[in-house]
Amino acid sequence: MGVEEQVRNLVVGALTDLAGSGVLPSEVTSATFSVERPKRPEHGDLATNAALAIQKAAKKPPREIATLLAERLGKEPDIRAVEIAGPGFLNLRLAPAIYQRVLGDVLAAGPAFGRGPAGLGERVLVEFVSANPTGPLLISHGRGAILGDAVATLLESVGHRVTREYYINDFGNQIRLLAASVLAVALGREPPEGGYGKNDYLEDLVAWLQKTNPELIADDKVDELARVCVTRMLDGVPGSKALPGIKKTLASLRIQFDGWYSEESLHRWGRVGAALAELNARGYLEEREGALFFKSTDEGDDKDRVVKKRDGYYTYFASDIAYHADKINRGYDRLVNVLGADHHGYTARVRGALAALGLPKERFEVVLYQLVNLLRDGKPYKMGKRLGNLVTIEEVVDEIDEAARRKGAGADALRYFYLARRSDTTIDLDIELAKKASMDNPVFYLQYGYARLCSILRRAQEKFGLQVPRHASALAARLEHPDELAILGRLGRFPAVVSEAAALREPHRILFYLQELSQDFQSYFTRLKKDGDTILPLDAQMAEAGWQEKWDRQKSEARLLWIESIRTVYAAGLKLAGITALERMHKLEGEAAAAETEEEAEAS
RNA sequence: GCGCCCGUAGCUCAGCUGGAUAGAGCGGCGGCCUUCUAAGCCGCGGGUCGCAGGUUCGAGUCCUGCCGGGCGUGCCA
Repeated sequence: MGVEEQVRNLVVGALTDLAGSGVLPSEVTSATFSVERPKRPEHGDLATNAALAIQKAAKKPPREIATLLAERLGKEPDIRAVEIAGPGFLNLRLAPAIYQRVLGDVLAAGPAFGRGPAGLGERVLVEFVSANPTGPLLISHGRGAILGDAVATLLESVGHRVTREYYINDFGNQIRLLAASVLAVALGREPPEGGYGKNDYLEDLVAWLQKTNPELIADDKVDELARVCVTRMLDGVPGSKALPGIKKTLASLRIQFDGWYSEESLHRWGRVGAALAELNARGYLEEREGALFFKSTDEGDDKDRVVKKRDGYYTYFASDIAYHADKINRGYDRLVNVLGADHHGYTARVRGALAALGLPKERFEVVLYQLVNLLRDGKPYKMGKRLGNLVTIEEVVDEIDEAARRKGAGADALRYFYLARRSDTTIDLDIELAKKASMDNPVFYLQYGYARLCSILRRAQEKFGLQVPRHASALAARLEHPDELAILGRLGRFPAVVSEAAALREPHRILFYLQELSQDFQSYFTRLKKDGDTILPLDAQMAEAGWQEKWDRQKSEARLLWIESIRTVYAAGLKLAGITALERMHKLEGEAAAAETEEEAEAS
C-alpha cells in the first residue's frame, strides 16, 4: 500500500471515530478529500485538505474541524507531527515505518508490483496502426503503432484481457490503385490517375513478382495481383531494403499483433451485405441520388454517410460497420481504436452505426493522437505515400541502431520519443535530429539510471557474495536517509500511476514517473558519495586494515534491499513502455555509446 | 461557418482530474571525477500559464467569449 493510501486510511479512521462519537455528523465519512505531497518540504511529508473538503457536511468552520482531526491523528504512531496551516490544511510529518513498509510490498510482489489481478478485467480489443497495405510503414505511422501497443500493454497490466488487432484495408480503391500502379511500373506505362509513381519499393515488388508470379503481370489480372501485393506489403519482399514488410517493421519496434483482420473477408463472407440489410430493416438506410446513405444523424452524427456509392461500390465505412459489429459479436466488452486526429469524425459514425444495429455503442472508444509534423532542418517536410520522399520507420530505426552500436537502440529511442508526450499534442519531428539525436535522447538517461542500479547489485554479489533476498525484512528499519524514505514513497505510488495511466490511456505518465524515479536515485547516489557515505565498502576502504570491523554490514544489506526494490519498479515501468532495461552501459570513446549486455525486464 | 485537439521558460514538453511561492529536459553561465558507472550530480539565470471575464476559501487546471495554430467537415481511406 502506498504511503498516501495508508495516510488516507488513517484520516478516514479519524473521521469515522469523530462521527461515531457524535462530534461530527455521519455524512463526513462519505466526503472526498485529497492526500498529497506538498510542493514545499516545510509543509510536511503529506498534506490533506480533509477539513476543508468536509466543511459543508460537518457544518463547522474548517479550522475547528482541523483541530479535531489533528488531535486524533497526532495519536497515530505512523504520524510524527500534525500542523494546521492556512485555511485548514493539515500538514503531516510521517514516521519512517510508513515508508519502510513499502519495501516489503515491492519485494513481495516482485515484477508484478503495480499490476492488477490478471484476467479479471474486461475483454478488450485494441485496434491500431491498420495502415493501408500499400507501402512500407512510415515514421508518422510509428506514433499510432507505439501508442497503441503501449495502451494495450497498460490495459493488460491492470488485468484486462487484451487482443491487439490490425485491420487490413485490402479491399477497394487504394488496393486497386496499388495493383494498377504495379502493372504500370512492370509494363512501363504511365501510372494511373491518383496512383503511385515509380519508386524503390514498387520496383522491388515488381522484380519479385516477375520472378515468382509472372503470369499475374502478363495477364493483367488486377484483382489477383492486388491480393498478392497486399501479402507482400505485410510480409515484405525477401532481401528488399525498401519493402521489409509491415509485420517485420512492427516487430522491430517490439509490436506483435494477435490478429490481422481482412476487410476483404468481410465482403467475401457476406458480412457487409448482412450489416446493411439489418440497418435497412431498422429503417436506417435511404437512397438518394443513386447512392445509399446510412442515416447516422438519427444517432447523433453531424451528417448522413454514404455506404454504397453511385458506382455500385461500397465505401470503406460500409465495411467498418460490419467490422465493428463483428467485434461486438466476437464478445469484446470494449473496443479501443487508436486513431490519428484526421480520423476524429469517425467516433460519432461508428457509435451511430452500433446504436442503429441495436449494439452497445458505449463499448466503442477512440484514443486519438495528434499528427506528427515532419521537419527537416527545421523546415516542413512534405510527406505522404504519393510523394517520392518517404521516411520509413525502418530507415530511422536502423540509423539509430548503428549510431548507438546496439540493435534495439532505435526502437528504444523511437518508443521513448512517441511515448513521452501526451497523445493529444502535435509533435514536430525533425528527421535529421531524430537520427542524429540518438546520443542525447533522454531514453539513454533512463537506461543509464537502471544500469547503475544493476551495477551496484552486481558488485555486491561479486565482491561480497551478497544476494539480495526477495522478501520483506526487518532490515527495512535500517533505512533512515531522507532520500531513501522519499524514494520508497515514490515506489509506493507506482501502482496508482499505472492504474491511472491505464484508465486514462496515457502511457506518458509511466515515462514521466520513471524519469523522476531515475532523477531521485541518481541525485541521491551522487549526494551520498559527496557526503562520504557508501552503499558498499569501496575498494580503497577494503585496502585498509580492519575495514571489516568498521563496515556496517546490516546497513549495506538494507540498502541493497532498497536498491533491489527500486530496480524492480524501474524494470516494471520500462517493461510497460517496451523499452529495453540495460544492465550495463559504458560510454565509449568519442560520442558513441554501446551496451555490452542487455536484459528484457522479465515479468516472470 | 460548424466540430474536435492544442496554446505553460529561448526550444521541446510535464503539471498527479481545484490546493500553498508553476516544474523537468535541451540550450546559456558557473561548479563537482585517484574510490560503488560523469550517458551523472549541484548551483545560477530564465514565466502577465494566449487574452478577457466568470464560478469559490483557492484556478495553469472548471465555465463563457475572443485571439492564434493543427485536423476534420469528400460518393477518399
